[in-house]
Parts: sequence; C-alpha cells; structure tokens
Amino acid sequence: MARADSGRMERLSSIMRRRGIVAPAFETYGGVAGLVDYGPLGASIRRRVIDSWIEYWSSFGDILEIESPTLTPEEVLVASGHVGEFNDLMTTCNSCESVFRADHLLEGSVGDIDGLSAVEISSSLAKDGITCPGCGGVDWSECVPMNLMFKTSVGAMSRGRTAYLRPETAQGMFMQYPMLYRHFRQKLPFGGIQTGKGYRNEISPRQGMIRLREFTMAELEYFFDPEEPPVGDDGDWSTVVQMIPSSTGQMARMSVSVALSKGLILHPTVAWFMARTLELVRSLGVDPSRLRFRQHGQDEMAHYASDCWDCELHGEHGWIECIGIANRTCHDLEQHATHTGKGDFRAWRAFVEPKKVRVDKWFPVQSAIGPAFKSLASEISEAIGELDKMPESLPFKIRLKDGTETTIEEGMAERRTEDRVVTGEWYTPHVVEPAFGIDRIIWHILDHAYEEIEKDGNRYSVLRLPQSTAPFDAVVLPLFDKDGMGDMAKTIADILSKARGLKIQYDNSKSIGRRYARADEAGIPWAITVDHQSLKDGSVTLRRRDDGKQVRCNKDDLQSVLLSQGSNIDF
RNA sequence: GCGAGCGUAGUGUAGUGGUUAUCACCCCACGUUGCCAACGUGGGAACCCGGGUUCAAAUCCCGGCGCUCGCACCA
Repeated sequence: MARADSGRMERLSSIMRRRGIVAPAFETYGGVAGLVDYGPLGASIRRRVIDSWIEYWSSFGDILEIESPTLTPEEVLVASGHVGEFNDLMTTCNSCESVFRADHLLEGSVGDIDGLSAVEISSSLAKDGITCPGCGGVDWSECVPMNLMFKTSVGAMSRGRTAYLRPETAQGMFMQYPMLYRHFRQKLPFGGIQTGKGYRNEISPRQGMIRLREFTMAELEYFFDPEEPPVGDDGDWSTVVQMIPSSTGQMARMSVSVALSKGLILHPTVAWFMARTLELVRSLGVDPSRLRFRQHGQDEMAHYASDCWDCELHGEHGWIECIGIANRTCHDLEQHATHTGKGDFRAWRAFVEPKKVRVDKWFPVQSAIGPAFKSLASEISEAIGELDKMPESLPFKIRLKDGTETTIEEGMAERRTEDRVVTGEWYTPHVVEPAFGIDRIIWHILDHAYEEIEKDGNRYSVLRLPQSTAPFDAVVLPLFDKDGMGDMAKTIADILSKARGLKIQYDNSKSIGRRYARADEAGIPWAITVDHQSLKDGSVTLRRRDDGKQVRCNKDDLQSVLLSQGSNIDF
C-alpha cells in the first residue's frame, strides 16, 4: 500500500502515546505483544464508541443487549466448530524451514483430514511423499497443534473442566437464543447484541492495535425466518462507496441499494445490515471515501458462513478488515441443537392458513410384531409407517433395507384414516451477524480524524473527532488564572460535568493559544473561555475546534448548546 | 515460528569503551504577557531486562523481552 507520507503514522502513534490514548500494555515489564492499554483519553473514546454502538442498535426496538461470560466450556466451542478450526496442525519443512498448515498440505491425498491425530497426519505426510510447496523437499518436522484459543480449566486442580477464553462473543448469544426467543414473545425477527473482550492467541501479532490477542468486539446476531428475510428502509442505502464483489474481484463504486439490486449482495438482510453499518460507522467518524465492502470468496469464508462481506477501512496500515457482515445461516443453532439434543434452538412458523392434512396410514401393532419378528421388529414397524404405496388390505409385503421382503400378516397392522389440522412448523432460524472489531475501528476513527495543517509555518495537529466519540465534549479555560476568572471557569466546568452525558476538562496552565492547541490535538470539539467580560455579564466565548470560530454565549446556555452538539447556536 | 534491522526522559533524538548522558518539544513553579503552540528564571524527567568481557559498558559479546520490516500464519 503506497504511503503518501511515511512520517504521518509515526507522528500519529507518537501523539497517541503522548496524550494517553493507547500504548503497549505492561511496558515496564517489557511489554507483551498484542496487548494494549487505553489511557485516560483513549478509554474515554473507547467508552463512547461502544456506547454509540449500543445506542444505535438499541434504537430499533427489536434488538437488545445481553451479556455472557468470556470463559466458555469446551463443549460449546466443539459444537460451534472452533475447537476443530482453531487447532491447526503446523509443520515445518526441514530443508527450507517454511511453515505450513499440515491439513492444507494433505488436501486431495487424504479423505477425512479432520478426524486424524497429529501423529497420523505426521505419518501421512511422510508416507504419501508430500512435497514442500516452497523447495520441493520431502522432509517434514513433527506436526505441532497451533491453538489459537487460550485454554484454561474451570474448577479445582485436575478435576477442572476444560474451557477457553471466548474467541468471539457470538456463542454467548447463541446460548441465549432461547431466552431471547421467549423475551420477544416467540416472534422473529429479533437480535441480540453484545460487546466485550475476545481472545485469540495470535502467532505473531503485528501492527499495533490491528492484531491484538485480547480485543474488544461488538457483535450483533439477528435471527430471522429464512423464508421471510427481513429488510428495512433505515440505514444508509444511498451513499456511494467502494465495493469489491467476489464474482469479479474488481472494485466498483456503488451504493448498497444498487449492489443489492444488481444481485452482487446475495442476501437482502445482509444488504440491510451493510446499510445500517455504513450509517453507524459514519456517525462514529469514519470517512466513507476510505471505506470499502469486500465480499469473501468461497475459499476464504469462515467455517460457519454462507455469504460474507467485510467492511474494510483504509488507514496508515492500508486496507484493514474492521467489520464482518456474515450470513451464518442456521449453522450455529443447528450445531447446538444436535450437540445438546435439545429443541430449544428453533422457532415456530405458523401457517397463514392452517393446513388440513388427511392421514391415511398403516400403523404397526406392536404387540403382534414384537413376538413375531424379535430383533427385526423395530425396523419393520418403521417400514410399515413409511410405506409409499398404500396396500388396500392385509396381508401385504414390505421391503426391508437389505432388500428382503417380509409378509405382514393379518393383525400385525391396522389402517387409520383421520383429518388433522396443522397450524405451523418448527424451523431453525437463520442469523445475519455484523461483527465489529472495536479496536480496529477506533484506530481508523483516529486516523481519519487526524489532520496536520500548517499554521505560521509550523505543523499543527487537529483530531477532528465527532463530538460523540471525542474524549471530552469541551474544555473550560480561564483566559488568565486571576481576577476570579479561574474560579468562575472552575465553577462552570464543575456544573457542566454534572450534566448527564457530558465530559468536561478544565485547563488553566500556559497561554490561551497553547491550551487551544492542546485541546485541538486531543480532539476536544469545544473550548469555553472565561474572560474579563465574563466577570461582568456572565457571558463566555465558545470556540469551535474545526474552524477556530468563536461566539459569545451566556454561561447558562452552555449545557444545552453542548448537548445539542452546537446545533442550536449560530456561528 | 524463521531471517534482517532496531531498543537512550512523556515524545522525538545526539552520543561507537572513560561525558555531570546532548538537544528540542514536554511537564511543574514563579514572574511577565493578556484570545490561538509568546518570553524570562528555576526545576523535573531516560540508557529495555539479565549475564559476560574490561580497571571502566548506553557503547563490545551472549541470552531474554519488545518494536519494525520480509517470509509464514491470520475465526
């Protein structure tokens, strides 16, 4: 990825450390790759991004927040496929030292790779003479499982039950599907949202906040009836953004609405959530011209997905996947249904018109079949119930699985004819999942907001964050900390800080210009200055970060001005 | 996990065997100025960790940890 200005990333990272936004964690102990600290400003930004995210989805009424543990018992992740998928066996070519996934090497030469142990795969590599794609050698090291989940044990000592730190929040929501289903009065569609930490033991985390071992995810599972895929008209359907459909692999510019009508987006509900996602991330401060949707090809699809669009954001690290919008179909719920053997993971679909069904079947008479056929009895009973052609009368012959025919004598079966009313049926709901990588999004919000302008021949840094994701709403400044200006400013800051939803900073050190500059660099959208006139008439100046313009306003109006994000005042 | 480079105040850096560890921004105090990174004086703050070589190590060697880049990996 071409970088117009390679120094920009260094300066941006430098500001983020200096101003207490993000920094490597545990640095005094040498640091741990893939773990970061959010400092005072960063934690505030993160809090607001998460809150905005929760508020956005909660505003629709059919989506509610839930919360589930990060510790997840092994069985859940076996069912979801993560235990299998995340335990990749790695092998090294002893001649050229390249590392490969062993199962990928064996593809095509071994039938059922998933069922093989590490030892079996190691011997297969040697036995089948698999050559190294790099150097052509046939000298493989022992296969080593590469576990991308953090394993632990719940319970005392060796009696503990194996568990993992969750690799995604989604499974917790699938676990709560029955509770959500009841809450929503058994009517689909509905959704569950959750934010929280996820954990992946990456082999080599790089790129600062981009690949973390512990990271904040925000996921939405939207459950619906696949026969009636829901679409709403809210969201941003019209803004033209970059799209890379997998069919062409070529970048094109179009709106979500056009991409759906052209059939590039395969599923209308996926399109709907792409439109909503676009609206949401724009409000967080993402520049839509540096956003693109890229459709996954069949080969890179996750094990659970049937159609998936990544929302990638462009920043100093190039194009980075920040959000995945996947149609997970019925995969997860079905997996949990089969692994638990429970009927909790389904929904009832009522027919518009109840169907009248005439049942005309032969029913086995168990008391006669049992003694007559002994161990074959159950198979025969089943065969009687599933007869294609209805014999008119006894005796008749039925064909068993092994091809032999057996005669059903008088008294072994009876014919019943009845009319039944069927009002609906059970089905497994499908799920569309928008999954947001919050840390990656925060990085890009900062990147998109960061601007270097020239002022009096010097570089001047401004973080143009929207107020909703700025670390503070306003900074209150005494023009000079004397003659009572400092006290008045402090009082104003204290009062505003009490208002719900407002975060206010107070700064009285150094010249006024320097304090404006500090606030600009920290992304604070408003600066309130108490000057000599304030002492006389209670008015203050309100300075807008993005253009430096100032207006006078009464100190008592500040709260409503800030809460309206400046929309009720003229500049 | 492999290879290469790198690791000095909060940030960016100078320093290639002996320095009181350089400079700037920064932060604090006082004074001054009186609305967009002013100025003066004073102060604060660093050699990634461990071992070795040496009379002496930020500097040389070894190991660890971390960072950057390339290869590989990436639900």
